[in-house]
Amino acid sequence: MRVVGGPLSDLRDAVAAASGAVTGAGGPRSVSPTLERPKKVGFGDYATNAAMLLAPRAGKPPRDVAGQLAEELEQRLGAALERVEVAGPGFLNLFMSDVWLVAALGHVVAAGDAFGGGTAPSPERVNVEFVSANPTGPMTAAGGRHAAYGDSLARLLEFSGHDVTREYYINDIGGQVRRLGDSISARARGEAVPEGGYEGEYVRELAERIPGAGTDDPAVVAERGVQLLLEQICASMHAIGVDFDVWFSEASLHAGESPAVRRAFEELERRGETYRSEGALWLRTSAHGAPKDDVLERSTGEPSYLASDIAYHLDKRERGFDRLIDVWGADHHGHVARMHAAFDALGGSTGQLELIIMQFVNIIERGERAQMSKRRGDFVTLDDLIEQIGVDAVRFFMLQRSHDTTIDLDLDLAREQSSENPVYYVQYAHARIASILAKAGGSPRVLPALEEAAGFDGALQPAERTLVKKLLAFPDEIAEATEKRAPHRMAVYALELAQTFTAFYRDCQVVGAEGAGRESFRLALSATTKRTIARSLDLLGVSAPDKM
RNA sequence: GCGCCCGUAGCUCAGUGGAUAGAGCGCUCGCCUCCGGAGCGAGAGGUCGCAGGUUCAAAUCCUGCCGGGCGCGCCA
Repeated sequence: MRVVGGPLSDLRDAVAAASGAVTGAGGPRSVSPTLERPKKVGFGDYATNAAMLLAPRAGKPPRDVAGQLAEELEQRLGAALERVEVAGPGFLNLFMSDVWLVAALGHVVAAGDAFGGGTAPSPERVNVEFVSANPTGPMTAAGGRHAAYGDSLARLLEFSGHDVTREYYINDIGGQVRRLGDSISARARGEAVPEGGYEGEYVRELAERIPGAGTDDPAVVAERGVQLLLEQICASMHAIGVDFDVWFSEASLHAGESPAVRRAFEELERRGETYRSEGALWLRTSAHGAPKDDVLERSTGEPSYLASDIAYHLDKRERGFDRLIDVWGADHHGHVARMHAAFDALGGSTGQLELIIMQFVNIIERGERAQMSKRRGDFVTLDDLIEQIGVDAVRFFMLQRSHDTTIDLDLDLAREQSSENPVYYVQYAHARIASILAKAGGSPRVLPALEEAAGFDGALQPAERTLVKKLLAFPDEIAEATEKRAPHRMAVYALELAQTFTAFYRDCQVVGAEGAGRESFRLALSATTKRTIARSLDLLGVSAPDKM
């Protein structure tokens, strides 16, 4: 991902312009040269593969094209460039001057708290629906992954400039809710729960908390049970730092004078997307890419789950969102094609609806996979997990992994390693910087240092150069994490930034550094690093304490 | 049978077209008069599941196979 504006963007423009000059008219628009930070120090500060991409078009060997590009770049970049080398099959390795790096840090300083933010090309109103676990039991540990992911994605979108609504869809009607009511009623009477009911201990507790649970209509008992569980779920979400803007009731789609589900049916009928067969109302989802048609209304007259979902998405669209993002569990992926097809049948524009599938969390305890069956009451709750390893560790752990890989969480290992969790390393670096800045004299000393830093003209140490470059990468990292819906990239970046700072701290004395302007430069470098770590952690929903 | 996700170090996982594939944990060795040792340095550890193919270049893209997870309902 590329962010427009800033030192890296200028560099990219220079490479593009040089490419255009070498290949003549047409320019490099159709090719997309990389500008990456090579792994090896000897390969320069940045490297580009432009010459290798242009070689076929230029009809010359890559290294010849690279040579021409190098000359162009030297002219265009002037003092910013120390030197440029042609390497390997045709890479161009750019060695930037200290002047360029100092100016680059000046850019980071000037950007302030907004550094890396507001880069969305066109701001949108985005609805992110996530977790949406059935209110038939407490929030499980796996729900924590959904919560951390959805919320972090929302934070990234917001920071990028979008207007985000966090939403939780409550499946508060249907068979599962009925079974919950029956289970509570049975427990209240001291009986075993019915076949297929909920056996967890929490059902007994609900039975005690609901007056008349044993005698009242199970439907009413179920409603009360759902209400109590939702309060509990809401509290668990709050505990992990997630506060939803909207709690959307599925039942509400079926209520009122003109229920949303009815209106959705009418809209689909009007569009000729439905038909009757075998006593049921069907939707032509197969005409929109789904494997087969699906039932909207059962032959019993009851609307299907899909019917609710269609009405729900229609409602979201009517609320004026430009983009709908649903985060679903892996067990729902069979529903994806169906939902896309249905949305299409409703006339939704392609790409407006994104369905993201989260893979599972396996909880390993005493070397065995815990079963995590809500129905049997056999699962680890999110509250337990938070109590055992803490909110920051839970969020960081859940967000370190890509959403489309199954993760194994070994509880015993997590407990043992909780003090060695990478999140503490990142937080420690942040606290350490806070301590350094305080020792230097706090803001009365740091604020002027931020001003002076851009005027520093001393020679930079390798660790200083590396740290500046790591900071410069931040806006691209955010854009990448946001656009790829991959908040785990932020976790990886935060860890790398902390490591880079720690190396700088080891090699470079900050407070009392000798040489004109050296201390100011390093204070500015430290202060901007602190800010960037704090921002990275904030985007993950993890705290950045000044003291630990 | 069909579809989706995954297979990378002992373990948990990054890396999805670039140069000699990385991190954390674990293991071995070294470092506590020095801005916070919750730290630092060095080291061992890899057929990137297997086999073909595309490409100047493949862990990354294509095809097939193997292994694991999930799904394929007038359940939600």
